[in-house]
Amino acid sequence: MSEEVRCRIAPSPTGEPHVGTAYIALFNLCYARKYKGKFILRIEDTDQSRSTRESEESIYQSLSWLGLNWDEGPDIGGPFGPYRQSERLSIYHEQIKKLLDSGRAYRCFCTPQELDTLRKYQEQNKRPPGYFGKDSKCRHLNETQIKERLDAKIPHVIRMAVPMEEGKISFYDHIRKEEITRRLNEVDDQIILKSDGFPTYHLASVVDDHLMKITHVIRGEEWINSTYKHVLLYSAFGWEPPKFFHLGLLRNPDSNRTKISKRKNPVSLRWFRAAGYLPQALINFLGLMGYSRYRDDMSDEEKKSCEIFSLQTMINDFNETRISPTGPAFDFAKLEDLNFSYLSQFTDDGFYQYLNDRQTYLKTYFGAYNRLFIERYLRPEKDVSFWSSFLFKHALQYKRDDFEKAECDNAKQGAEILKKFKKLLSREIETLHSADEIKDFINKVCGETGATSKQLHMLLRVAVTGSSESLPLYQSMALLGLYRCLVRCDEAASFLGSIRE
RNA sequence: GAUCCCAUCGUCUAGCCUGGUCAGGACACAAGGUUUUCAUCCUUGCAACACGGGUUCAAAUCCCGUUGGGAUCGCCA
Repeated sequence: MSEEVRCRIAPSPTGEPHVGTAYIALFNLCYARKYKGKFILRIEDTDQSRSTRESEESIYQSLSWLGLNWDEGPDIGGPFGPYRQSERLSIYHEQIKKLLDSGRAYRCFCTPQELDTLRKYQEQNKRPPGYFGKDSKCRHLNETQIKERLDAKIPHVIRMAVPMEEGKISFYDHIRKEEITRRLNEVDDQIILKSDGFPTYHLASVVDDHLMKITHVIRGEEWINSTYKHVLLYSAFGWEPPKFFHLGLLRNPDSNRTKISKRKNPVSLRWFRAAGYLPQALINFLGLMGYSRYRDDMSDEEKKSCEIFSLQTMINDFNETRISPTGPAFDFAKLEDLNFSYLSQFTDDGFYQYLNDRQTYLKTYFGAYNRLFIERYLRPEKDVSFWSSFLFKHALQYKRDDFEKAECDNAKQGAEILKKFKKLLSREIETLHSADEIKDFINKVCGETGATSKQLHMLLRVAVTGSSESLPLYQSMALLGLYRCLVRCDEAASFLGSIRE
């Protein structure tokens, strides 16, 4: 008798709901639905300082918007709850006691400072970093020593005790279709319970996946190097591990191809919605990443239409053996094309409804702050979408005429100024939190860039908004996000650099 | 730096497991056509097996190495 397939998406409610979460959720949902199993949403809010209820709420909204509906979760309950990790603390404590008793975990009283020193020492001596081997002081504490420290109420964490014998640890990855192996003595004694009594991801996910009877863990490949630890934990508990699938990471579309990040690209699902992307287009697009429905044995008709598909279609013929391990670049042009093709299928009513939904969402996404300065610029011929379009374009189309309003000696000088500004900004970027601070910063560094105030402001205006006609510069920069401003300075500089005088 | 992962057009990918087709499709781009401009739409074009060894009659496909890229090394997930 085969057991029921159970997959999960387990986001942590910190910050904006991430497009990568939707990507992973999509494949989990497809797998679960294909095998008539369950798709579970679990909230991993074990980081007390960063988790918020607002963020959790926007995860629900964003996934629902995409049609990625879950069968069990904190909001709707289910037979294996609670589904919010902060409400499962007693469960983790109960489980960790077993590990402590069996010697598969131990208390560690090292302070963050001590660990810092250890790290530096390891770095200097070219030793692999981590709390293990000879460096794991607390592992060798005897009963009396532990009791002393406990009685003295010294804060401590609990670490897993990785077996110290020679050997290897490995697990089977169902996407690579291969064993992935590592030497045991390279795996460090990971903290599994923090000093605040909350578990870390490693413990919580293993315990929950087991108790919630998760059968298939489909997640990003960033987890591969932690999976050894998870496998070790399963074996310490005497539990059967689930099957592992590690998907390639979505990449920034630039030449570096690092994993997709808000510093370079929009990644918030709320952003995609406010920008006017349709849920069916985004789902379709994500379903094309690392996966293809195209097969050589399809009829010509099927081949032609196989790249445009609904979530239901993807589920119906989903085949996990066709997932590729490569990390795909996020290509906005393709998304744009898909979005248009869905948009053009709309009836008039549907289209107006879409416009309405978009305006409404724009309003809630940016709130009163946005309206405050947009309304001053309202003109019949240039409405909100005209003034805010710079926020919703992935790449701007620069025009030479706009930059000429900066009255630089030549394009090359403009490029140099932007490059210098970018360098200065990236140095202080973390210290700037508001439009006012950005204003002060720009005025402060203006001289260092070799530009007049007027030159720098106009160059920045065009670089950031794509036009010499825009909303107030400082607010625009704050709204777009300074990291994306850096990217735009680069793009504008290279545009200017390519101009022949 | 150490470890692990990955590698077909600019991008997403099919083909790889089970060696033998002009390496196929989509997006982007370019050209032409339709159209009241633009866009849509139609046609055509451009464009890839990272490199080097091996195995074989035959390698994108199997093996090894090199190079390149990425991820991980947190009391974050």
